[in-house]
Amino acid sequence: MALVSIPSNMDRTGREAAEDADGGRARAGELLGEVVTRRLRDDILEGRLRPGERIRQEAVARELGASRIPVREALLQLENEGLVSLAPYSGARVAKLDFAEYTELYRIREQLEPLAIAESAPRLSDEAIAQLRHLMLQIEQTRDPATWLALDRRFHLASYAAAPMPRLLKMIEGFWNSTQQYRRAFYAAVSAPRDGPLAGDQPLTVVEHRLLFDALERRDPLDAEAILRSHIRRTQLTLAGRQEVFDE
Amino acid sequence: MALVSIPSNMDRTGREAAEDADGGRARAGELLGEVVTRRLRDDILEGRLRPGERIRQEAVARELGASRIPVREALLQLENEGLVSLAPYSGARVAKLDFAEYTELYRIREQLEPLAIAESAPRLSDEAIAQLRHLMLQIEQTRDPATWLALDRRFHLASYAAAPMPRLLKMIEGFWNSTQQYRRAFYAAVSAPRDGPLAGDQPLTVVEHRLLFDALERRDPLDAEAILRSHIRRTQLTLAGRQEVFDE
DNA sequence: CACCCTCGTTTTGGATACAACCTCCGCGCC
DNA sequence: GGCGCGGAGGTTGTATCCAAAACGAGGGTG
Repeated sequence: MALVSIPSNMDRTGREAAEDADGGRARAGELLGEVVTRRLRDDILEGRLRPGERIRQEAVARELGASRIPVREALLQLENEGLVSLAPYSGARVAKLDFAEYTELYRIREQLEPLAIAESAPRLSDEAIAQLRHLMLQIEQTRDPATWLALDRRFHLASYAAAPMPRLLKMIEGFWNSTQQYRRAFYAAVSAPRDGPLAGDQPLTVVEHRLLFDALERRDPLDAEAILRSHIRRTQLTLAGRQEVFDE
Repeated sequence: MALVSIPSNMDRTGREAAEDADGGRARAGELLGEVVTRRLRDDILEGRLRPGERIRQEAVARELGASRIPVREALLQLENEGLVSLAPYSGARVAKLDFAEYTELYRIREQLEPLAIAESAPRLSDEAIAQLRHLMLQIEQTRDPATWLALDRRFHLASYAAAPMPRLLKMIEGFWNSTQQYRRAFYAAVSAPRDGPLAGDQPLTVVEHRLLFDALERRDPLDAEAILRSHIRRTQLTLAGRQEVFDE
């Protein structure tokens, strides 16, 4: 019952830029509720809190040395991000998507992420391209499922980051977070042993990433958009094919 | 400084189904924070609270006979809906979109609402069609800007309602809420006097609604999708053409 | 043996009280 | 006259405390 990870700085799987660096300690002039939010969000995304698991306000508060007020704020925030579901007087649970909700989210992603990449591609700096290339190569050499997951996420989000649409980018990040549990379950189920070959849909993903990167390097919005749309659709179908990921 | 409307049941412009009927009083077993949320949201959407106006927790709490705790809950909720912007220790203000954010939201709507109507069209019940026809006819006969706005909103949201994608529908409603201030300003600026002819883009909108309704009556997803996409795009351009709506 | 009702415990929702921080107005300085 | 600054007042953030509702164990009943 690892409610909130104590220090647990994780392995961090080679994140150099560290977009979301410190998940635990308070930043300067930051509200307590935001600290709690980040902590709980990380715990959910990293799988330390399982879907359906109950989150007790008092326990979280004690563990962080705060009162329940900031915890409630954090839970509200996370509910709006779709990571937690609240029921009045009944408490908070880590959100759990059923198959229909999962499909819905992918349909939405299929509309929004192509838009994001089309707006981003022509605006990518040379540094951003270099960073994307680096991430792509790292992904191809990774065997560990958790690392693969983290890098894949960073690759895609970085490919959208130049789009001048902050609200869209926030929404997309939220979708990645909400569906993370299934990607984790999927890669945990299919991935091969250390030093083995890539498994599951990883070989196909590698090819798609290569194509996507090529389009991005050319700053070609139409091409990138088309490849990405097909990539998202194929990924959705692949996960959906693994029914065991959805029941438990 | 009408912070929160006292009783003010509004004119309600002939809402029979009353989806969001009671904006003020508490429903059975409802959390206080949700009451506050609905109240503030209505105040913002109906224009009683102006964009940029400050919202003081204490004032809202006193006016509703509650403490500040539920008010804070409501403000967080509304921030996530994009209707309020919060700054730590500095307070809450009614959110105000600049032109770039406004454009961004329309780009997103242009992707999501066609998806929603394509999923909804084949699933519309005969009753829903009848309701849509009724709304369409009401819109054509309305001259009052506020009524036009409310009916137009109901018409479009009703046309999506049969889509089995609850999260998508919630998002779309949020976009309508966020951009409401500009639609209001636009129709307030262009609309003709009582008993005059339709003004501004209203004649074109009437034609588009007729085409859209025809496609919906046939339950034709592709046709509805195409018409809606063009309708959204034209609306965005029309509003953007009226620069005076954006500066003040 | 399964189901339902009851009552105590636990947990959440909300109010009050206190501490941290910002806002804003007036003053001094350039 | 405009700009920066500092303190008083006010607003927000958080902790503590009380009320209300859900959860669960235990016993009774069909």
